[in-house]
Amino acid sequence: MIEYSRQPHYLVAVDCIVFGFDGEHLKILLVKRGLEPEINKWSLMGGFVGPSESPDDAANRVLKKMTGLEGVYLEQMQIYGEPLRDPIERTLSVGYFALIDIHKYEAQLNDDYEAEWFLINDRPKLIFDHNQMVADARKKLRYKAALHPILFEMLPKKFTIPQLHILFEEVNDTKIDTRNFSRKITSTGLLIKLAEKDRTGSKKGAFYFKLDKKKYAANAQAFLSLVPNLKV
Amino acid sequence: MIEYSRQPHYLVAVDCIVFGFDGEHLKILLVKRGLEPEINKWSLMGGFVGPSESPDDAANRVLKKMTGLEGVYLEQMQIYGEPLRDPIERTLSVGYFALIDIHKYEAQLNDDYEAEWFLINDRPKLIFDHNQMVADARKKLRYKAALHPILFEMLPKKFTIPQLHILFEEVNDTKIDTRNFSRKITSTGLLIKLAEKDRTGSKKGAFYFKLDKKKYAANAQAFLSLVPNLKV
DNA sequence: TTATTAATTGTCAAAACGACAATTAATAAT
DNA sequence: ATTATTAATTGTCGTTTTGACAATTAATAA
Repeated sequence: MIEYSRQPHYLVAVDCIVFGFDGEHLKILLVKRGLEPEINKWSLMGGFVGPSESPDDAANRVLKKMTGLEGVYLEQMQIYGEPLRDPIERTLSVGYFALIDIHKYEAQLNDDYEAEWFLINDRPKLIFDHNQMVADARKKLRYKAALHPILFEMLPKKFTIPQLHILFEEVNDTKIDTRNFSRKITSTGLLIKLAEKDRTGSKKGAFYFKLDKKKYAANAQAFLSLVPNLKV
Repeated sequence: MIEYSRQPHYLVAVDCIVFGFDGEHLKILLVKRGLEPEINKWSLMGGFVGPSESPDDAANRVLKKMTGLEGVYLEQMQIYGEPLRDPIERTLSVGYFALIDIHKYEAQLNDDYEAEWFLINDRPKLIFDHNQMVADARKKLRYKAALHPILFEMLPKKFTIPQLHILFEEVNDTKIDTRNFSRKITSTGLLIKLAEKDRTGSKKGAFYFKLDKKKYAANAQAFLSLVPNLKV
């Protein structure tokens, strides 16, 4: 029987940066770690890759378990593999970022897993290299969102342009002219205007829109220019 | 002593898609696999991640060994981790793509490792999921090169705009107007015109340019628009 | 009825884009 | 020596996109 003799074997894990949007600010979902070392410290949600699943499978499983959600937007970021990143035993971790509608998140799971949403700019220190992972995820989210219509994934089915506008400003940490933004986002042809209005935020009210899913699917890989004066 | 009890351990490897440009066509460097299974079949250059190196380290080590080159442009692509992708034993592989100046490649290594350059569009079938990796690498190269000035990495220090032009057409598999291309690429401010001309290709000769390394470093993360009518 | 507020639509000059033409600098042919 | 040829380079110009900023609109509150 053939084998790869005497090559070292390692643990392989996944860690997920889960982004959500509460209508005002960008947030991430953190959990209190349930095993030693660093038990009860804040960390990303993660887990080991099982023997019959791919890393992508593992990330989806972890997300399902800890948020109750399936089929969420999930993107592989990069592998974290410094030899000493885990003090117990060498573990390589595949970093993912996920975009979820914060309102779909099942809040009772907060208790089960001691999970909690934190403002991206006001979060606790995390274990291991998880702080770096969050920084990388934020950068990658910004990069991707500047060119591709993915931020919709963090909004409810029906949303208004002002909501979207705030989300874009949050993600890019910049001010965007409301007038130009509204024209630019509608000109993508990705939005379908609904008859209903959201009147909670203003007197005039803002029209609800929904995604044109066909066009969204077709444009998921297209390059758009969604952020003005784009520089890194 | 703490340990992660009874979690499965796996082999972790790296595989590199090495791109080069011979002045006319995009090429990749393949090697004949030196171990069972699938010994003597064409494959990507790769190797296992050693106990005291990160995957990035491993990829650089493999590249150094098989091409003689150090400090080449190397970008992590994604992890390939289907449970059965390697028939012998579960192995996860981190895919990288590398851009090298084909003329710097030390050809004597061809013999040592049975390596060979192939046209990207006319290459042998590869082992395992390496065909998929090549397809992914090509897509990612195209994506990245449309927005960032990285193709210079495949050209010699001194190069002409027509050379660059052909390279862009090759990578994007499209025709680009020479006149617009030349203006666009010079308007980036990344090129320094040299006094010397390359007279091999034409009667008039084409001026050599070199990279403005300072501006290149500053713009490595910037968004440019280098490919006209960009659609995916 | 009017003031107020936020959403939406308008305006416009500057810049970028891209289709296409003309000129230039060399060599090869006559 | 002159001319034809070839590829590199620079020019032209209408169209589209961008982004700064103004005006209008639809509702509620005073």
